[in-house]
Amino acid sequence: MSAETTREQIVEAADELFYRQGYEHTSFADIAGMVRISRGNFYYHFKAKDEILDAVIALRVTRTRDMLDRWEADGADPADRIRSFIRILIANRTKIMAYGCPVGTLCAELAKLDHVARQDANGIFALFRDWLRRQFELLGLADEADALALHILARSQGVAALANAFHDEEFIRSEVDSMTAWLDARIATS
Amino acid sequence: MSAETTREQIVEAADELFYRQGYEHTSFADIAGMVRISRGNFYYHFKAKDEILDAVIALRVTRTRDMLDRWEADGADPADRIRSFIRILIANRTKIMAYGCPVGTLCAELAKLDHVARQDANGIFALFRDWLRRQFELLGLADEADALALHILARSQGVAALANAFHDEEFIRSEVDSMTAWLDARIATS
DNA sequence: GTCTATACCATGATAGAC
DNA sequence: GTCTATCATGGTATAGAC
Repeated sequence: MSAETTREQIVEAADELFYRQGYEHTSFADIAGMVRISRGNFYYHFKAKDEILDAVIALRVTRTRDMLDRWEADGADPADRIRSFIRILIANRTKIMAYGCPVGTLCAELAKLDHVARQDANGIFALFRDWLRRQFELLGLADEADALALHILARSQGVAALANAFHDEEFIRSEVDSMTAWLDARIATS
Repeated sequence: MSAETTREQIVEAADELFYRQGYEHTSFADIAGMVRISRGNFYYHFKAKDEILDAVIALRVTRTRDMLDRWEADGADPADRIRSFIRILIANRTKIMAYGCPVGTLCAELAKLDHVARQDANGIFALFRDWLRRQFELLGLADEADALALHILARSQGVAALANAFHDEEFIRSEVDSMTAWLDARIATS
């Protein structure tokens, strides 16, 4: 990773810190300390904190797209792909219990700040929604595909929120099983 | 409401502003402006911002307890009481779409701030959880009562999070119907 | 491209007058 | 009980040396 530019290092550090501490609570000093540059040097790379946020969101959009593309390529059928989505709660359980869902918590914070980047952050939710909708359409559930996509997205958001509050790994596993069973039942009736 | 003490007015204003803008993003100046007192006068009533947060959480705990007691008294049977809980998404839909769930967003913020009051805020979630668990127990579902309570709490959290992001009232209604149907199915099999 | 130095301003917080 | 200073801190931002 030594080939990374300073700008890339800043965005990486900000991405991590915004997730762990929140956007507003993360200071330039925090990021500078992580990247080992001086505070003043910051403004060579970014004119304002907002610009770092824009870059972080752009990074997350790219990574989300890549992940969805990978699931699309790896999953033999749409149901398997949706299971990949559900399993992300298990794969990321440690971070979710500590900091919540990176998408959900950022969108919630930016909504309260009434920040201009709010819509861009919501766009990450939209990526998941559209991708899930497409999988449900491929399963022959075109009429309710969008509602089903929103439903499963909402459930995973709720699980992340409560897992964060109660720090309960068993609850995550139980809800993941429940969501998987729900999916199987949905497919069986289609 | 002119009989309210200044302290009560401060807590009321802080409660509203913490919900709309978040705890950290709300300054003493914001609260002072709403109560029409000066910033300095604040410290006669509270030694620090943390104390206002404590008072706001205590207020929310009291109000939550009162609401749960009312649902308990009004609901003829446990299923009706649980439906009261589900319907809160409808009753508060406008504020939820604008600011999310007051409990969920506060807990998420305090988790990121690693704030000492975090556990107190989580306690509001626990109030709902315990109350719902008791209703499911009364329905004869003692074995899974806690899991069912967490399940429905998580779903309502997820609905609030997505309703906030997508500003979608129709989605709230659709999910409330789905949760109600889920409850009816649960009762039928018990 | 990275650094130091510096200034600005909002904030949480305090002291003391009325 | 409320006010007006006032302070210290820290996030934000700029200029200019190297």
